Amino acid sequence: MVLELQEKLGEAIRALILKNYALDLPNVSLETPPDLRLGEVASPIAFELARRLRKAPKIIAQEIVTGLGAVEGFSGFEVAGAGYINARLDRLAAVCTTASEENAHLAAPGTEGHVLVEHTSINPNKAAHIGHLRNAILGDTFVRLLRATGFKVDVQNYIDNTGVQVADVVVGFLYLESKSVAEIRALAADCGERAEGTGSHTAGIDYYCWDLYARTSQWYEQGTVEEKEARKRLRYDTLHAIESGGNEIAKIADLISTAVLRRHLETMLRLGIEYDFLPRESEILHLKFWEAAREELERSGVLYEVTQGKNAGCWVMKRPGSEASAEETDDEAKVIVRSNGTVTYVGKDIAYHLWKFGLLGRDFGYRPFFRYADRECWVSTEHGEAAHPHFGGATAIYNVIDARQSDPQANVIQALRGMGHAAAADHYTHFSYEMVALTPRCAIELGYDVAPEDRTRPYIEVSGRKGFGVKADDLIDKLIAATRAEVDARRTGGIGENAEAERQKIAHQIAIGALRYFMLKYTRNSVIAFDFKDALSFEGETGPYLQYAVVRIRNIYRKGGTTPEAALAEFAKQAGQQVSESASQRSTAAARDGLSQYLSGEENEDIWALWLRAGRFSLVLEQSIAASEPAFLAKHAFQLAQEFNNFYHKHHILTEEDPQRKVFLLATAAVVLRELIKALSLLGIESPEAM
RNA sequence: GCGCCCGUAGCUCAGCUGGAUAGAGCGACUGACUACGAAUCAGUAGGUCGGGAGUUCGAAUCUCUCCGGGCGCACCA
Repeated sequence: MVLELQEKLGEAIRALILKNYALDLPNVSLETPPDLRLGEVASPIAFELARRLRKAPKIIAQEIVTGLGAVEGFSGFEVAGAGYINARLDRLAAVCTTASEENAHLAAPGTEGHVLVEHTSINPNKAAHIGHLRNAILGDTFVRLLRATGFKVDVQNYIDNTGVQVADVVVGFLYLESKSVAEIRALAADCGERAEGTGSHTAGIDYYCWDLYARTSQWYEQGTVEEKEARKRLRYDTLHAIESGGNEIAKIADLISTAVLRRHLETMLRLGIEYDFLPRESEILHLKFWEAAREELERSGVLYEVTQGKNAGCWVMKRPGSEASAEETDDEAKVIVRSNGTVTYVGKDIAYHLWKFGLLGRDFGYRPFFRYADRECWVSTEHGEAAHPHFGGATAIYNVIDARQSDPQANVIQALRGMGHAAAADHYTHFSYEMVALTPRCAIELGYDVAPEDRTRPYIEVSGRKGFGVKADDLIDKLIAATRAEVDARRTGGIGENAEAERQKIAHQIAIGALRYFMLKYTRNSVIAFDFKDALSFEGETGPYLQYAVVRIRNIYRKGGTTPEAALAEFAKQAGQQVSESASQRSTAAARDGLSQYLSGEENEDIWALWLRAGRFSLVLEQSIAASEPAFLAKHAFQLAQEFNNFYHKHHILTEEDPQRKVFLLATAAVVLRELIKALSLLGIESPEAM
């Protein structure tokens, strides 16, 4: 509602400026006044024009206000302050529009293309931790936002199943623990049996590997010089065996990484996060993606051989920004192919991204891997099934990868651009975010040894290699236990036969709501210093606060013996009468009667503010996507809930004596309920029936 | 050394393309449950927006510089 009106006003002002001053402004800046008493939309455009027109802002503003005349949806314009143009909405019309806008979404500008979002991408050699949760929740939420605006989105979770991290765990199993293949197989299989959430989440192979990985990493550092050398050799021999494939070591690695991957998918499913496709590095290697990419890289001159200097014998590419600055020497260039002929990570990534945009000329094989309630998640394979969905060939991609990887990401973009794929490079977004770290207090609480110099730091980086961090399932379990205790204390969900199941379900919904909101309330480039106190809080700006507002509204209708739908229908009937009356008696002061009176006056200002906030949804959604910032929507939902709670205390709906006003108040709550549920579902937060 | 990010109330963070008296939550203190359940609400205290300079009618927001903190800059993935 607000978005459409703003666009309309901007267009009207722009046309007027073109007509009056012969100036064509690309966009007219519009903002929200600090106080509702000043109006709902404001423009400081007169200040911008003052210089070019050599005229006082106030005079320009006055000329614009006079020239604007009537604009549909607005009740008037005025000049305020030193030259602001303040616009007042036609409140009754705005309320009627908002009430009837069941699914007011954006007219999706890019529905013709298809978007690919890559997120989660956890190395399959250990349990997921809180940093991975931030990644997955940000990515999943962004996917929901894109889909809500009409984009076709594929969700990919890239699996690096051939890297050193996997090799390290294999080394751990074989040489540190001397486990047989059968034993490893048994451990992996055990994990599958718990898949339905019946068993503990904390006894799986991912947890086992968490510790093993940390121990193996330590093992490499210990022993005599000769031992260290031997262990290092073991490590790289294992890695090479895994990369080549078709041998016993590679089979073991695949067994482990696949089992851990399943655990990750289960963990993420607890948060309502699903994937469409899991491209794996093993297939990128075996299907020779790199070889295909290399040809084009060489042909376009992006990749070239170095014959002298420290990179002699390597094939390299220029780093981003180097062409603008002074001559970059080959010593500073990015190595893509090592002197021993093997390709680096960035090289494989370039090939993979050519595939993402449909520019590689090769494809994966596909087979189903993980079953969701209503669809299948596919995985890459060398020889796949004949019938499979089509992935890749996207027109725009978003890579949810933490900020530490911005350099390698920039390299890939640089390569795409160098190969002449400008459109692809332009639609390649590194959706970066800062890490989740632990506060020193939290680390000590968890029993880790914290160095004295680290104790005074604001936060400490988590590390899988050191086994230092909070595991995702541990946090989720802790949250569920805390919400369950709260639910039991409040006797939520009744005392009937289904009480137990009901309470467990509600506790789960609240726990996930708390977690997702916690990860989404911070903007992307803010480091989250994790602390259980904050994460386990259910008061103030938290998921449960938002869910509680929803439950409160639902209770109003339950107690009142009606439904939100009925309230809105009743309201529409009244509003319809209002509109037709005022249309037929335009000259009379009909607006003083009926609904309009509930929208004016000091004591009703909060109600109008609530409707206005509810009507801002599409505007916020647009900003949220444009900035790739889910936090904007999270903040919007919180503010809506906060304003509702305020309204709830001030106006008691069910005891309202004026029947027409009661209908209006019920409709107000119904619109807030609709908007809250909508926003929460985009944040991946469920709206419980009771709390 | 080079690059990116951050520095706003005691703590954790918002602040949209520069705009009208700088906002939340937590914590502290005062109050409000026989009305739609208080996982709530109202109120009070608390800020030289890291320092300085510049651009501008106007700067938390843009530029430069300095200070402080974080993260990247491998023939590791």
